[in-house]
Amino acid sequence: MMQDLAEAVDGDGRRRGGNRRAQILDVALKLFAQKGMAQVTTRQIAQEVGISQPSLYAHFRSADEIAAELCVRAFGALAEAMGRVAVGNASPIERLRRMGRAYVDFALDQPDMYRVAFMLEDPRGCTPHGIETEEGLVDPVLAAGLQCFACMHRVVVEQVGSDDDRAMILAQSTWAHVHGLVSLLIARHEFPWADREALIEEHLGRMSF
Amino acid sequence: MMQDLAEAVDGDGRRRGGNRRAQILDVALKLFAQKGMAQVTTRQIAQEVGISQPSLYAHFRSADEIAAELCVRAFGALAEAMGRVAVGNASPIERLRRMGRAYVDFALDQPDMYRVAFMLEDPRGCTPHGIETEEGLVDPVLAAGLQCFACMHRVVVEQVGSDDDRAMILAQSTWAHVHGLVSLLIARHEFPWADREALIEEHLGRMSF
DNA sequence: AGTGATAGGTTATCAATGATAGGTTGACGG
DNA sequence: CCGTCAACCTATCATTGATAACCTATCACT
Repeated sequence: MMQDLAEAVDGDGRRRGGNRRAQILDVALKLFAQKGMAQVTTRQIAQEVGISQPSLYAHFRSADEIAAELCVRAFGALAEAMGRVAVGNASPIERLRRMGRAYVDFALDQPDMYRVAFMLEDPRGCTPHGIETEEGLVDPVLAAGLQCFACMHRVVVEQVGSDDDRAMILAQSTWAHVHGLVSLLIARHEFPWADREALIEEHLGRMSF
Repeated sequence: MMQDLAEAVDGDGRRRGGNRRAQILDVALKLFAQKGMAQVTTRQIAQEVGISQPSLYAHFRSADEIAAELCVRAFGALAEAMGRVAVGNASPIERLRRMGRAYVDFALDQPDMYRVAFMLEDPRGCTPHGIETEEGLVDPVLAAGLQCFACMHRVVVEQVGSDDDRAMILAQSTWAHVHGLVSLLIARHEFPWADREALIEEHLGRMSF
């Protein structure tokens, strides 16, 4: 009695293909999306996975580490979504716009994933992978975030035509611009927003410099 | 034994002037700022106040309600900060800029207050003041947020010269623009940001339309 | 003065949560 | 056959938010 909710286990309770770690992350993300991050407990995750609650700690050192790992994942997914539309030979301004649109769509399609990535209290409270973040060592969460930001920075550099301090400032400002809208739309969905599509389009239209 | 940390109590343990509710909120805000919201427990708040933990529930129905009340307070404080610089006979564009600056300064000076107001998971989980939010009744948290936004909306209306759907969209977009920067600066303080002041000035300089 | 209501406080106690300790099982290389 | 190791289990903690039941000072009112 315990594997009643597991999706597919071998006769002895072992899982078939992928490792448990990934499965736990999948389940956690699903539950976060269903019930909101604060309402999900380790016992719920364990039950949905089909293992006992303490078994989670064989794969993650703490509950926060699960969130941190999801954070890394989310950054990767967002970077990929932005990278998809950044290719091609459209003008820099057009690619910047498409990237902004991809960013907004990603965030609004998967608000909990976005929340995990950008709106967590302190996602570095527990570093994933057991990597001790000493001086000089890279924090995986920060690394993923940097890689994600690099996508946007690249396009901005192409548009302003220089890769200097000002380009960096413009890239960070642009990121903040887009993030501001989606984070408010996600965190304040009860607010009497104007027509969402018109708002997004107007907002993205003000990205150029 | 219990009032050892209380700041000033009468001989019998009763507090002098202001009511406990306000004192609890003060203490909670201070602790939130000190240790981060997630790390503060009701027992810590109670001890710092000088009462027992269950006594908190004589003033608030739940721990979330404390956060929600702080949320209302934060909105009020932000609205006041913006209102202070919105007066005078400067040009609308200048007042908009000043308001943006006041917004940024408020958020960065009191990051935890800003966090409570804008970055909470669901501040309406428990409505303050015991007001049941039925159909037609106003949610105090939302009301405070609306009042806060109204400050910014007013200035935007003055600048675009009309009070219609487009003005509303521009006001919301402008709000999102400013919020984006401060929320990222607050939530991602480990990120390798460009020079903060230069970034803020550049960002605010892109507010006009 | 006596009396009931009320606000604010207390201790004792719960159920639920994240986390740990210690034992069991099954696969695998020698 | 045996040691090792990963993965899992049950039992158990300390802590957390929350409730129950009871005490006590203040105050309006007869």
